Amino acid sequence: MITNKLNKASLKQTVQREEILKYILAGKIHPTADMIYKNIVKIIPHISRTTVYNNLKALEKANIIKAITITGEDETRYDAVVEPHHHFVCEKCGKIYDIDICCNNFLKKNIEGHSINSVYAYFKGICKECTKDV
Amino acid sequence: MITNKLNKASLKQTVQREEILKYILAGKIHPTADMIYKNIVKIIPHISRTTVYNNLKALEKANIIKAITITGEDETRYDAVVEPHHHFVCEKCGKIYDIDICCNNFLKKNIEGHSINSVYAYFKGICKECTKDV
DNA sequence: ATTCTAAATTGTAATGATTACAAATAAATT
DNA sequence: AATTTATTTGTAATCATTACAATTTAGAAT
Repeated sequence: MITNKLNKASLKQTVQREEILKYILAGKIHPTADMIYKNIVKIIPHISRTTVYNNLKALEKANIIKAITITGEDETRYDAVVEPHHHFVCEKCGKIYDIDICCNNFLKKNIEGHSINSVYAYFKGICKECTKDV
Repeated sequence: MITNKLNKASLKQTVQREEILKYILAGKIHPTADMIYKNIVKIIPHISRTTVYNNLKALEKANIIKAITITGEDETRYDAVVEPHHHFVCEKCGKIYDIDICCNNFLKKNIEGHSINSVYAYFKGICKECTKDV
């Protein structure tokens, strides 16, 4: 499956690349480059931060992952779901959830005369889990 | 009007602060900190970059302006319109337009169990003006 | 109008994420 | 197995933003 994605993009298969992609795909946690690095260094101790950044760039370019930037946060996060969808950012725990809403406005190809290529949207608030805590 | 906003937020009125706010309010260009600095240094030659940053922070905290971050860009942009609305980012000229759409999803107080505090949304594409160019 | 105090301004130095670069290594093609 | 080309790696640079401490100023109090 990972092999497939990489082949299709004619990206070479390397342990580093596989682990990076596997990690992003696995947890739905929308990790930062640092989270990815810290996690993979446990498996591949000699991996370089630069490799992580290089691969994130390459995977993004190949449309295998997507970058997400959140106002107020200073690290880019990465999403393995490239199909259009939205996010919910918890202001308490920092977790990012995928949100599946289909908004009419986001199917438009045009808005106020401008030609739309892509849509970015997210909510901020307190998540389900954190609401529980008293 | 600017005086009003500053008073209401009990922020002191300084030439620097006035110019910064005036600049953001004026053009609807959603400037970066650097754009603000470069413009105001023409009027107040001894202004410091730090002052620009300090004021952006203060004005944002007072809810007089809003920060916008766009995936793929590395500088924060600032908006004088704090009422909820969306944006259109032109991938050719870089301009950011205000978009007035009211989406049902964005009036919700809750989504998939999470409690919503705020909404961020923008489109990317080619703007009206740039579409003209052959 | 002068004094006072907290807030604002300033310059410099630090921070921290990301990128540039060049040498070494490894994947995939022949 | 040899070759080619992408990938990995470490180090150093970049660039936006922030920390900090000294100086100055706005606006309140006198």
